[in-house]
Amino acid sequence: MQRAEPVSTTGPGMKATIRNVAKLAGVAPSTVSHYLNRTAQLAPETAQNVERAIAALDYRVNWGARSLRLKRTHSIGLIIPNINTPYFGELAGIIENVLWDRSYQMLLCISERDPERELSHFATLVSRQVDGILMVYNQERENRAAQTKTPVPLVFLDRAVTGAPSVSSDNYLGGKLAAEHLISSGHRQIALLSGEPAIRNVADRLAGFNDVLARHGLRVLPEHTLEGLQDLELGSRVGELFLKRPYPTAVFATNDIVAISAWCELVRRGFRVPGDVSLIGFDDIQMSRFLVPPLTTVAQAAPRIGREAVELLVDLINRKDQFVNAAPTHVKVAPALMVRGSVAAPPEGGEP
Amino acid sequence: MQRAEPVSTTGPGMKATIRNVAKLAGVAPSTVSHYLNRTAQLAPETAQNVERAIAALDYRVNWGARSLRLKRTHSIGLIIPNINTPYFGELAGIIENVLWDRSYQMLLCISERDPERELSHFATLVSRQVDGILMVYNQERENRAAQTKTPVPLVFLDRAVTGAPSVSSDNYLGGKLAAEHLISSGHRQIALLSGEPAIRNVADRLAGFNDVLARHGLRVLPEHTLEGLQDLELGSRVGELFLKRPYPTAVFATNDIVAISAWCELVRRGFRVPGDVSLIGFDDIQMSRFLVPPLTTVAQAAPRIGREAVELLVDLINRKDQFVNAAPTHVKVAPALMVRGSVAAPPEGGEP
DNA sequence: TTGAAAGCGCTAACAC
DNA sequence: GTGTTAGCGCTTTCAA
Repeated sequence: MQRAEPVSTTGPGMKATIRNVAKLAGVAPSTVSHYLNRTAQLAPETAQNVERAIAALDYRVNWGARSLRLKRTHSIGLIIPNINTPYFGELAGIIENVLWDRSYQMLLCISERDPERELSHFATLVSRQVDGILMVYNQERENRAAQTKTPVPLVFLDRAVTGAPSVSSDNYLGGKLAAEHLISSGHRQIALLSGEPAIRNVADRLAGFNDVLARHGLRVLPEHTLEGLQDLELGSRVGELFLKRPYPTAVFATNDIVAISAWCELVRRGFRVPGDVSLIGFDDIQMSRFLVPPLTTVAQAAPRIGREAVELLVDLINRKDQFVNAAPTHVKVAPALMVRGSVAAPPEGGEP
Repeated sequence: MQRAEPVSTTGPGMKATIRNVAKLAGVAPSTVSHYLNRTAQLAPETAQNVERAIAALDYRVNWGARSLRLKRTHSIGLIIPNINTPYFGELAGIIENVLWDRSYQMLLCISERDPERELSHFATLVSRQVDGILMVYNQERENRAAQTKTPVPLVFLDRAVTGAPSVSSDNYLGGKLAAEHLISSGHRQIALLSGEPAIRNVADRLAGFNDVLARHGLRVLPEHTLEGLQDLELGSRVGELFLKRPYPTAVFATNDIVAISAWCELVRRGFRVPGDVSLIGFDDIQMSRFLVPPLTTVAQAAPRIGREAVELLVDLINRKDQFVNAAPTHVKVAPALMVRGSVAAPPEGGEP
């Protein structure tokens, strides 16, 4: 039992609940509810009274209570590895915008690539009754993906996951675009700054890249390949590609961050880009446009990915029949080559 | 009245509510609640039964319902102008992390610098019963700040706002640091890439900067001043500072984004940084470290700002006495000069 | 140690 | 058009 609150039950000190608004307006709570939700037409005078009461109490609906009743919170959860990786940050921004248009609220969760944390966030979101979840899945090897029971509509972002709907770039195509551009620019000795090939996205980019090379009778030499986490550190190891001749004349980095840090390191070592070495990245993060010259890269269409993902999720949410039964949709968004300044013909008289 | 759901009332198909868990375990709902919240010690056997029932139904508490009872959602709202401005993105990431430690959930709202949208987000957050709000206030002239009634604990971030608690950088000090560094490096002809002076943060940085200059008998010439929105476009206008001699030998940009875009433009025009022109920024965004040479800048301690803000907010939330009465706390975090590669002595024999 | 019951603020039958 | 009422899923007195 609740103890009685020592609050005046009729003054402006009364709590702003629908019940009190009703009392103050001299109507029933349901009438107020109807007014708020435009679910019935009130007599003008009644409406007036309700309006006044609402204003007097500075009343706002309690979304928590409404959600409990309606079983819809009109909120969705977004789980991403982190927010400072520009690509994810941009994605998050876009998604917030699309959700705003549809008047959904976004719970942002950052996993820091920690599977435990990711799982915990997921559970919390479910517990909070979000209407759906958007998620950049962290598990490199997908083991867990299949097991994921989804008590809530779920769309995977950025990486395709078997058995669940997803929206991602066509990474294979992206890899092809990079290779074609390098080859048509005249490069034959091409090096690779690769992420971990166990990661599906990386693998796809590599596959597309290598397939095109192979078709031209080319391949990347083992000593021209560096693998690692796709971060700044990997790029800064670019020097290892230039230990012995023949030097590569172009480098494909599987993301822009790596490309940019490689670029810095190359400049530090006296190489000019693209004069001595050409460089092509992947993602098209904002920063890429501000290098001098700007970075040639394969653009993932973040805006389209974000928008499609939200739309897919909202469809799932509104679907009357159980989403569980539907065959999962996989949306693949085509990336685009952004020809800018970091790729040129290989140097004339051999290498620097 | 609810219509009866055609769901078995006892099989594993029953809905995962505390009531059903109780039924399945042969106990009362309150007992399950006690078990969940460790608010009473259950007999071992009872506990077993409850556990089993929970597992059988895959039960998870409904946070919405709990919040309604408890009148605390354990969630907070963060409103920022956008997420792609690196400084705000970093702040958001830090805040999410601190909130994670305290097991709060974060609703992220982006205002896109639109006051209407900001207000709307604010109202929604209140309606959703967040326990508190963290907000980078958008109004340049603070008019609205005083009016803001806060039905919920509120801490302003990044910009101080009179009459409400806030956490921000000591921008005046930051301006001083920049000026001192430039002067001690030998510069006398200094130019300014200024944000709009109506913005308090900008004004403070400028004040600190100009005060130090004045103390040294220096000032920034009108033709060496460019004002505008603090974005890429402003930086790209840097050429306008070099229309007639004497050229400035150093440029202070009131944020890093502007500094970096100015840098690009300078390089494009054949100036070397810092050989011909020195450049100093403000913020210390991630990208600054990856230029060649890296950008000298005044670092805002984003991690400290984020952490302090969350702590202040949580204190406010937990305060038993009404937060409204407390004199608002203003936390000022001291920025730090990051001496890196973009400031050098002015060129010897005059200007380029 | 456990249970009965009230009620958080809201919506939606249904009756008038 | 408007009111009555039950109930969303949970916690919490209070009594047993």
